[in-house]
Amino acid sequence: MTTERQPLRADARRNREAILAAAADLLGARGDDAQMEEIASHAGLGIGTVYRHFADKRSLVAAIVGRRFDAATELALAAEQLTDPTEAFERLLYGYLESVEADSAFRRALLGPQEPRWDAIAEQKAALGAVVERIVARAVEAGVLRSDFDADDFVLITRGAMANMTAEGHWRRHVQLQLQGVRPVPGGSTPGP
Amino acid sequence: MTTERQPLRADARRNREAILAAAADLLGARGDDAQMEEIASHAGLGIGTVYRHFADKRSLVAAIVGRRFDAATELALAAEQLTDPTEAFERLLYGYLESVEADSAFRRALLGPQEPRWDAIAEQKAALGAVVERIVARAVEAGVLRSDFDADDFVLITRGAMANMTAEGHWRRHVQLQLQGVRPVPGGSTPGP
DNA sequence: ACGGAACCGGAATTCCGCTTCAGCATAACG
DNA sequence: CGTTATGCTGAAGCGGAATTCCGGTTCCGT
Repeated sequence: MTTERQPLRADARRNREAILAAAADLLGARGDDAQMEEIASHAGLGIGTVYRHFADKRSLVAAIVGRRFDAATELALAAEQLTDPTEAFERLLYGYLESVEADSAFRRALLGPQEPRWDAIAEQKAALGAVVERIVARAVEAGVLRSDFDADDFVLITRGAMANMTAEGHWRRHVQLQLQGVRPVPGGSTPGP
Repeated sequence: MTTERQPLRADARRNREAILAAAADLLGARGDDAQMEEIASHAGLGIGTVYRHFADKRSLVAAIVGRRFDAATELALAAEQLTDPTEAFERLLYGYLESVEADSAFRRALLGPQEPRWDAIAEQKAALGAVVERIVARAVEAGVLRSDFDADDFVLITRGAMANMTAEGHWRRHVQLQLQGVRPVPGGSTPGP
């Protein structure tokens, strides 16, 4: 029940896109300080139109997050096609983080003070989660990730990286270090406590 | 120029403490949603009194951050006394993160949307930075941290951990993985690109 | 136990951003 | 073209939180 269904009028669809773009832009740059009216005019529309498409500000933010999730899912699906499990995993990890780096509205929404309206984008989130799980599992089985690594760890790494997206490419260092700790332990199968 | 100087009246000092405590409490629990009036009454005082002590909300938040920096500096200084460089580093890292875990107002301020009023607490920050640098340097020299590790990496790790302070002790996993990647490379001195 | 400087209280003021809604415009379809 | 369901507008309404202000109160030194 993600709403929609029943084709929007052509102009309406176009406007919806414009709003999303403007919102991602402004919310990304100034966070919640960006106000609805600004977003509207930045999209060349009236406030009323924004509210015709999104019930309130939070829903607008949720839509942006959903967007990125969809894109990420597509990326993940593509990565899954790669034959080498290591490449699949790294393509997913870096591809995701690179796209996230360019979308500060998304980052703000995830790291920010108030949680997004998860209920509005539960599906998208779940879809992404499923693919990530598969890719991670394959990498573990192939022995390129320590045996106790799971999808939650993927989230752990990406959240950490997102928190370190301050200066240009700062996060890569973070991920590098993290990946080191994620390799299978040379000795046996059960890593230390 | 951190202001103050010239002893406050006994009751004023007491009230200042109460405000800080209440603020750390409420801002930690509900973030910026906590309002000044709430903080005041939670401290058993009037709003006017809060404003007598802190110019505005941001200054109040800055004071809380400064607090934690001071405490961390003290902790770091104590850790520095340890003879074993490894122990010193780990005491600092875990001690800091544990205290931060208990202070969500601090976390929110650092990770949150709007930067704190750094100018108001530049000194405290610098003081902490200096000690951290020394401890890190000693650990590197002792060969327990990879040669290119520096204080910025310490920040990298702690930021990442803070971003992962969602469920109880979640962050420990993050730090564990991170520490793995921070060990000196077995082979030589210059880690890969 | 007095005087006044330092403090405190909290209603009133101000400011500001989200949201609504009645009236006008336009795409879609015959 | 005419009709009509869809969309669009933006000024006005609201609510709510930060900050101000000043009469009343409390410490402290003498």
